[in-house]
Amino acid sequence: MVARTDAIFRKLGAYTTLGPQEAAMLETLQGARTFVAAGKELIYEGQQQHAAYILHDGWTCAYKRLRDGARQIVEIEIPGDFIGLRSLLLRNSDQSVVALTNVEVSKINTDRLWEAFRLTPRLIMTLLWAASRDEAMVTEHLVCVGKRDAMARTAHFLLELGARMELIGLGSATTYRCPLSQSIVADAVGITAIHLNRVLRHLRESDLLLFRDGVVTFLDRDRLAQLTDFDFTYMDHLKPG
Amino acid sequence: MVARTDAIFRKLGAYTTLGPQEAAMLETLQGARTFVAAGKELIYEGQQQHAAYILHDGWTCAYKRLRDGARQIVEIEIPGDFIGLRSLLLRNSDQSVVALTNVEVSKINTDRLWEAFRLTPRLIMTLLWAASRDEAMVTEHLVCVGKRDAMARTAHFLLELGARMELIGLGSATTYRCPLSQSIVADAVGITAIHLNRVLRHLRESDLLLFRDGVVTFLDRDRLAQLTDFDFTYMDHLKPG
DNA sequence: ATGAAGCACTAATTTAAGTTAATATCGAAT
DNA sequence: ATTCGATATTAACTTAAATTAGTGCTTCAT
Repeated sequence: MVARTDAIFRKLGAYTTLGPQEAAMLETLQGARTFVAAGKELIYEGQQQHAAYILHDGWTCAYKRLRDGARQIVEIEIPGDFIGLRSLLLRNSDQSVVALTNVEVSKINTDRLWEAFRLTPRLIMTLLWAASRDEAMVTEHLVCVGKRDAMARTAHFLLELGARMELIGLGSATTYRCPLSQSIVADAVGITAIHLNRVLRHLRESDLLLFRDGVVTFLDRDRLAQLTDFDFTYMDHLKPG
Repeated sequence: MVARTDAIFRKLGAYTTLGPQEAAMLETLQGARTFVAAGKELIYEGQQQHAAYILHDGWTCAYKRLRDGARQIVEIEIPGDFIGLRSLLLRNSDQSVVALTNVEVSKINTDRLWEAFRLTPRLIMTLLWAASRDEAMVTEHLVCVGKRDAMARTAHFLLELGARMELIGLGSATTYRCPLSQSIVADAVGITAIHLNRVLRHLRESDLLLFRDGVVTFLDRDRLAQLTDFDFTYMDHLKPG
């Protein structure tokens, strides 16, 4: 039995309270916890078998690669997040997932998922809600990349990550540990690593935020939010209906 | 009883065959068909009630607006598509949907949805699959906007729309009717309308495609696909698992 | 200890896209 | 008829970001 302080419970519990039956089902849905080294692929684009995981510790990212080698990072997963939930429904996975740090995951047992569909529909609804919420973040990400300049995108990206880290108890309003390299962040916000570096310098020199030694520190979160149109209640809007 | 040539059946039927029971349930899930005039909002961001529709005729788009008035179009819906399926699960809708032409829609009856959950789980799985497929397109859209230049984005966008139109029997390999204004396309691919106009001219002068008088014509689809990394089998990858 | 590799950082230059400004066309409304 | 608004179009100019070309700093393996 896993403690209810586990990130997945923190994440789901922020919106709905799972009954003991549902919590138990969530446990049985998972295989044994395994460790995966940084750099290893958990899911690759075009993969035939359906694999989905719950991320317990460490960070991963989902990305797509273009023929010319360029890579767009679609989302970053932090503890408590699901990995590859969507690929359960599609024939092939449409994106790759790689471990950005050493991670601890548990595989979702697909067979029992259909059983859960019958026995604990409320749990399934909660999972669907979590998937919807993640998709809403991808949409927000698209808006960012499509309509904001490099600085706003970067700040928005780091603010959102901070809000998510805070939600699972791994960050405060002013700081959180962020193991991403500048080139990962650049591929996520859709600019070059070199330009990201300039942007970070600009943010630093404007006393807005610091990103150094794997730590993000917000110096003026209000001004940042203003600057980037970030809505701190936006996570709340995504509560279950 | 609606003919099986309806776009929604064409869309779902391209991947799975609905049994008579499931088809009947799909019918009862829908309210009466209604007409909505071009320019009317079907769903607005922050809306409290959950509304979802099936689009039978005409085009709509889902978009988000920034404080500065800029608008990012997240996806275009054509006949046979669902509208606002995700907002059924979240407390507030996270995006707006507007009719781009006069449209015909039917509202999805939420109450019966839970009934359908029990009685025709396979239909629900099909709907979830359709939702996943749409989300995969949003992801593809994000990659496009994040990592491709204006010409590749534009061509990719028009190729994808063409493939979707062909799928529901409203287009051929070389041409389809497209009622979008240049400024709508620009907001979708994340460039200014003026720059889109330049890009379209360039595509025209390169004998790649024409977009005139509400009609898109591909002059050299192979070269376009090559140029934009478009994968014609990509829709197939999204079949149900 | 010593390269090699990866990451962070900077400056100079080029290019793609945005901005401003203006004209043309068409249909709808008065 | 003609004024208005939306859409499409083009050119001139500006700006943001990419590209190219480096430097310095760790860490890690030999």
